[in-house]
Amino acid sequence: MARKKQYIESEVIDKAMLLFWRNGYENTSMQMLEKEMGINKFSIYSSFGNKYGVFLESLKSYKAKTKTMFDTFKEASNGVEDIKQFFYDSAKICEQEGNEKGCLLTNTYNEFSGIEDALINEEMTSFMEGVKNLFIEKLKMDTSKDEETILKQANFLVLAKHGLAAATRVNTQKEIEDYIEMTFMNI
Amino acid sequence: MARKKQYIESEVIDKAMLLFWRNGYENTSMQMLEKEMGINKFSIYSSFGNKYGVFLESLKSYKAKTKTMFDTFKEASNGVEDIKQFFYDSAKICEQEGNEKGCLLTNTYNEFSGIEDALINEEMTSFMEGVKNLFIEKLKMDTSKDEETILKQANFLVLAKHGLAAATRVNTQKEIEDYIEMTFMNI
DNA sequence: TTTATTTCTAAACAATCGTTTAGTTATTTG
DNA sequence: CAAATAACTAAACGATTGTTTAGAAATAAA
Repeated sequence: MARKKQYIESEVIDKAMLLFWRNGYENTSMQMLEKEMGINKFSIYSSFGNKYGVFLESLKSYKAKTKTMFDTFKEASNGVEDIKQFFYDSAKICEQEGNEKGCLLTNTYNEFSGIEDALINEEMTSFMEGVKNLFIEKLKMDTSKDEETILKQANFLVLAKHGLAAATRVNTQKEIEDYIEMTFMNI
Repeated sequence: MARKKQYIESEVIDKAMLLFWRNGYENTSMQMLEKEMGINKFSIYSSFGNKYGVFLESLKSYKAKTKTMFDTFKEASNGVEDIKQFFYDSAKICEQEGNEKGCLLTNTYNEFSGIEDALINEEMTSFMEGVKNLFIEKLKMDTSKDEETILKQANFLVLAKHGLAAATRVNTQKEIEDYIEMTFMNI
């Protein structure tokens, strides 16, 4: 029929994702995306519609990158220990070569928290609720805990996870470890 | 000599501060500042130099707003209990009428974390270190604690404070209370 | 009241933002 | 090979960004 694409969409999105991860949505321009993705603006628009589309795809790419870790967490059956391991695994992602500091989803949650954006808001709350429900599920494995305690602890852990995301941007590995250990001291 | 200013700088900065608090630095435009501050762009520039200058003054204004709370905390002498009270007081600020959700300093810390900005970076790290040192000071009031434990707990509390700032934006008062109580369970 | 000085209004500034488009190049298919 | 089609390049789009400026309005001091 005609000419072939000279790039692979999933590959260029991966590069865009790293840029959004590092700079956030607003502080990433089309010019920067063009350069980092290695393709022309035309190609970006024809593939992803607009900047917002690139961002949504980047979020998907980020989720895919962390999916393995999430699946391991989901399938685990050691209760609180699994949650702690999930915290450690989350922190480990930032240490891996080629990755940025912090958590793209937490960053996005922060950046868009004051903004009315239906899609992002739904994406974020559904993600956060998903995490919370997983926490609840694991906490329930300890049958000695009552419902109220479980909900309290789940809320606490969601917010602690938020703190962890902040920590992975500036704190040392030792400090992060200390933080995780202290978080789970009385859970 | 000549004409008088028709506005009070501290008053218009207060309004600018609320805008930055709500939207962050990048998502606040000069147009929005003009409208919210109630004065012309010329006046803004003649009073504060540029947008960045308005922001720096806004940060000062925010610190002034929270100074009373900080002073109370500094002068307290009940150790960990004072830190807990500081957490509760921090959360209370967001409930006060006319104030925004979350913490402007934490928001700024988040927004500028990936950006090289000498002034803001110094402002933020010095603030964070100040908080941490206060935590250490209060923790040391319990003489049974060794140095290592104190540093660990101080680090933990700084990150927990970060989580609290996130909480004040979306969580209910009950959830925030639970979070604080759980944070101090084993400190 | 006049003069000097400052603040005000409002328009324009260059630069950058996200986005679109016209025209060229490449590749598949008949 | 020729025709059709899709992807490329690169320039321009209008809108908005932060910033500046020219001129009118106001007020203090002479």
